[in-house]
Amino acid sequence: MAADALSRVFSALADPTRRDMVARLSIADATVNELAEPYEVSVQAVSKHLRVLEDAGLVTRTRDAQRRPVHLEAEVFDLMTKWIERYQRQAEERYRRLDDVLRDLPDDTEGERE
Amino acid sequence: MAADALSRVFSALADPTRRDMVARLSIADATVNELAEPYEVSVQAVSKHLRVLEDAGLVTRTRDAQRRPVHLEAEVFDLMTKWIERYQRQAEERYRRLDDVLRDLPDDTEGERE
DNA sequence: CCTGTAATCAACCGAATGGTTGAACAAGGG
DNA sequence: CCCTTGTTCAACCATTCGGTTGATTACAGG
Repeated sequence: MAADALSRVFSALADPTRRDMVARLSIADATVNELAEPYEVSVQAVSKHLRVLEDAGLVTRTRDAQRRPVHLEAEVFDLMTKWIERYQRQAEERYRRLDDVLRDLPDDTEGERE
Repeated sequence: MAADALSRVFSALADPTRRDMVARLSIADATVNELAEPYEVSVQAVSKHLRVLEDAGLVTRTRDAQRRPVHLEAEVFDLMTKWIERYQRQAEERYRRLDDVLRDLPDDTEGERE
């Protein structure tokens, strides 16, 4: 698990169950048992999922008696959106430039490639 | 690989090599060999990575003689950003509401926990 | 103090992942 | 027509992943 931060976040969200947990945690904090309740898997499995989310920095766990309420840390999303938007923008810009190039092409180069 | 589309995209981008390929493809299309050149892994490994990106809908491959130029399909990013932004927004809003609640609390209920 | 409850740890299992090497296939170019 | 180039397929291997069950730890409360 020595992966970089970005890999950990993407990887953590690559699982539907974990995404669903994130979705629910965006509404309210919850304990492990509360989180586990709707799923068919064991509470241990949910605990493991939470560990993955925690390692990715997406959630934090505090202590309240026996309970360990899980809290969503939404700032980590920024890491992803920054990365995505960068290449999204770059690809769009490139596409725009390609349009310009095609528009400025002399007529005899019709269907050269694609 | 019967995972849902969102899982496939997140999973595909959870690998640093694949993210780097996406980054490079945002500049220009490239062939498999061109893509493989900077990495220490075999060209077969890169081909496998491309398959993952293709299954996620992040790239398409056309044919140009023996070459198979790879092209980035940036629209798929939207799928992710939509998902992220939704819960990012929800978490922020929840945080804002929490602030309101705390501000309006009577003084004697200090650390009750929700 | 002892019991019940919440959660994690530990060991294990099967499937998926990322890598390898070697063979096969596809398409041009001499 | 054959050979070279570009790419993929196939089989294999080690590691990781998501899940299980059973044991263990950490508190709270009667």
